[in-house]
Amino acid sequence: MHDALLAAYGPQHWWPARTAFEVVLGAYLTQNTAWKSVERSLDNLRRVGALSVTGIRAVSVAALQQLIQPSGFQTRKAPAIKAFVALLDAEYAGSLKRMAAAPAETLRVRLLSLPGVGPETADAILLYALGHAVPVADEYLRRVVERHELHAAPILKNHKGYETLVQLTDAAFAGDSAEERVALLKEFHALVVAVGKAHCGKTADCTACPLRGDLPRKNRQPLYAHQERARAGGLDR
DNA sequence: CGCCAGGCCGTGT
DNA sequence: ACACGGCATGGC
Repeated sequence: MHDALLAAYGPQHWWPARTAFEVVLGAYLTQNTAWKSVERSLDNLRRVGALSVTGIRAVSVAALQQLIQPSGFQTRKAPAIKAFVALLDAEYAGSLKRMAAAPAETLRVRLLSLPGVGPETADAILLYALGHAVPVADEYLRRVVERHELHAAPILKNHKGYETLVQLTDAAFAGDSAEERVALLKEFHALVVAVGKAHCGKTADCTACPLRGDLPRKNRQPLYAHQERARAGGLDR
């Protein structure tokens, strides 16, 4: 899938940010939010010099809420971003570099303990801001795997389903070196988002999708019940 | 005008 | 465990 998408779309150059901390901010702000709207919030933060750790420290939660309003959920996201900086200060002397030096497993647990940080946000920070070789799963990947019948059981929209997607992705890049895995996992998630936006939204648009008929049949599992029903009824396809 | 976006969280069963 | 609704806003 990575190769087919790379051939179709080319390198995505993710994450679209100038610094590691911008990645962190973007990871929070883009939760269930269009990236276009995130950009407006990031522009606001840049305008007042709050696009950095010291900048976030300097603004009040109330001010932060105003600045990130364009990307929504500000009453939750503003305190959540503050909580991240609090952890950064308390445990890593306010340095993302020092934070990155900790083991990925430790970091993932700590990130998940923060308010407003679930599996995808934690993994996006780990991969794109801290440089750890962890897969990032998302709703687009879930839909691709579901619609292309790449797993033997339904992948639910819960923690278990997320972990399944992570394991599938992890296994797919198992043979590569740690350094290569970081680069490949970064590119893969970016490409999944690209194909997801174009073809695998809530309602599928499979016309001219680069994945159409281009995934290895040998990896496919037998259809399971809910797909059989969908196929028979012409639903959800 | 209605649907949806690069989720997360609390609550009910 | 799993389903489900709320959270806020703006783009298309």
